[in-house]
Amino acid sequence: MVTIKDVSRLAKVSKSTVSRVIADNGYVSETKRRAVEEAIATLGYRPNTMARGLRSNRSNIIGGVVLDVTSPFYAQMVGGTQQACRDAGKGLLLSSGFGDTAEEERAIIELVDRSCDGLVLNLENPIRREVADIIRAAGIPVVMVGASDYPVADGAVTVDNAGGAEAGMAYLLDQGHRRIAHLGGGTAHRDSRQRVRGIERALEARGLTLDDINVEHGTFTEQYGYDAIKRLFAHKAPYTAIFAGDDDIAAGAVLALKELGYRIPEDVSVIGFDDNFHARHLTPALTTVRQPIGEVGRIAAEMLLKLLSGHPLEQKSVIVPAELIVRGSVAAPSGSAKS
Amino acid sequence: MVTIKDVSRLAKVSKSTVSRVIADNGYVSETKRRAVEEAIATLGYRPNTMARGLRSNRSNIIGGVVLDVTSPFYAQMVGGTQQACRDAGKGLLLSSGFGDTAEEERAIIELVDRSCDGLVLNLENPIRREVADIIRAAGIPVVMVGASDYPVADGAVTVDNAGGAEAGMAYLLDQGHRRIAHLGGGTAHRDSRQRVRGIERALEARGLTLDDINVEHGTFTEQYGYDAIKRLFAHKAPYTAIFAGDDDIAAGAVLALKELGYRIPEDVSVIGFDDNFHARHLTPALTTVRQPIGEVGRIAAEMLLKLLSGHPLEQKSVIVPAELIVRGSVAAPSGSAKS
DNA sequence: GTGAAAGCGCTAACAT
DNA sequence: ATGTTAGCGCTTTCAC
Repeated sequence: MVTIKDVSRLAKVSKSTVSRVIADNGYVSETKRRAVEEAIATLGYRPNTMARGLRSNRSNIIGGVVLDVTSPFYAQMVGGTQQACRDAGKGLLLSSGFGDTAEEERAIIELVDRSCDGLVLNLENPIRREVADIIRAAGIPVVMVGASDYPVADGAVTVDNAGGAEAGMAYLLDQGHRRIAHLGGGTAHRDSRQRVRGIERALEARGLTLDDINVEHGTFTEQYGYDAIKRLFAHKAPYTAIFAGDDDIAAGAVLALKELGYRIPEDVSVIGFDDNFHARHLTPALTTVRQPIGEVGRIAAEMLLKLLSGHPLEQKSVIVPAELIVRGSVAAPSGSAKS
Repeated sequence: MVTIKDVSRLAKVSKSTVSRVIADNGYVSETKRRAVEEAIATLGYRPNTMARGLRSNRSNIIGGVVLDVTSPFYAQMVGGTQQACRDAGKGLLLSSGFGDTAEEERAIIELVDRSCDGLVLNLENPIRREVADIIRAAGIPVVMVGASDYPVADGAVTVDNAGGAEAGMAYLLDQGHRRIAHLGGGTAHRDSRQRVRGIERALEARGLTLDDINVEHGTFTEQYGYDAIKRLFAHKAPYTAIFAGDDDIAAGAVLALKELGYRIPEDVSVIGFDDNFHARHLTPALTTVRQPIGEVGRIAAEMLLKLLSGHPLEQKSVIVPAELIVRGSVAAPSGSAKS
């Protein structure tokens, strides 16, 4: 291994001088700088990150915890985070929390222990005191993704779930739908609750209330969407439109609806949430509310990077809008839906 | 920060002893061990990875380069790798190569510089000498994914593309199809070439040759599948079955076929490759050849981990079988396909 | 502007 | 079985 010492010897300068040209700080004469640079090049010297980190207490590595890398949706987020890190010359150390408290804590602690400079956290569960203390003790900044009420967060980025859901619901309502069911992902998720709130807002803007539609909750899974439709539409078609809590639920709903012999969107309209990878590939292509999750990942990383560079955040909390993506799964109710 | 010194002081032992109980090597009396453990607990001591790494030249971090984290397919692979790393108590430092030589090299060098203990590489381009030398100089093991002919590789895991394609083609042939087009992803990809070889084998097993079908190449994109079908099926239906080079091409083909008024699988059968995330969601659900890519990522990491623990690999190269997944997009040719 | 020197927290060889 | 000691490669005062 070629060290700073070898370089200094070859360049006939002291280690300090070499260090100065590497870090590009302090005064170095043009002559010596050139000599050092030359020595570095001929020796193929590359600084040892460990030694550097030990000394400077900086690893140039960002730690990221995500719900599950394996899911296309979160992969998108990781992609955004990774890009921002790469652009800033930082590495991204990745861990999955799998929506499980113990796993999430394990992941966080692992990242802290590997001396990450900061954390981007996409968690499902609240952080327990002890873990928060560990993060705090490490003195590293944390940016939360998707939830802002954590004690250790220095920044947060969330998607405007309510606004997106409101837009989706408004679209349904404006197409003339009144018999609508919302198949939510479960009230345990703040996202779910916010979406319901958005739905409520759209309703209220038209003089209606949540009681005028059917809101039920299951899980964010295709299976739930499928089962719910089979149950709801068993004997008749009580609804002209389904607002699914996410695209997975929508996919299940679409499948069940088709099996039951309903045409989409002629008989029943379906709208999803997320604009997940498969939304475009459903038949008909799914009208849905897009969560710009890659953006979210990128923004979170950029906030962290900013914090890391010593600048305070102008906005501690940024909310990214969710956009309605109109494709082919929604139409005006026929008025002659099967019943 | 609480260091090993604080622990040693509290436990009234030397630093070495503390180090020994942490690493769990060397002889430590039960009494002192207990004292040390207690001190560690009360102090909330956690070893500094940097210092440890500097000294031991081990970071306990695996570096991974993948084509693109953002893609659901590779996300799956990352998931497998991550899981294996987690189970072994290693971190996973991730970078994307985007199929670009410069990016791939940047990624590799970054990982080497961050003193990863080993590398799992899923590359699109050959490694240049200089980069290979950097890896070699670092003296860390490398496991390749998807290609085995790299100079630095200590292990490789690949999918049996030929076998999978052979199974897919055999299935088509056995259903009675003879007018078949293969829409490949481009001969620049070894995977593509291997798949064509598998197709050839299936053909030959039935007394046919590649000349008896139409093999053409584009890119692994939905657009290519779409365009190819629009071109091929413009005036008549020259084929009863399409073997797409991957599921993206298949998705495009399905879309174009539908637009042209062909029913799938009644008029035209379509088979894909990968079993990507959207395959199940197409209508009809896509019959395809599954690449167990999560498995591949896991196996690659396990090979690396084994190497890292000092054990030689029993098999330097492992080939993972690809399995035909029969869903709804293939049927026997009607004999009355539109023409 | 440059160099000498101290030390980051830890491990491992050596001595006891 | 335990402690002492010498660094790992780097950054950063502090002199000059």
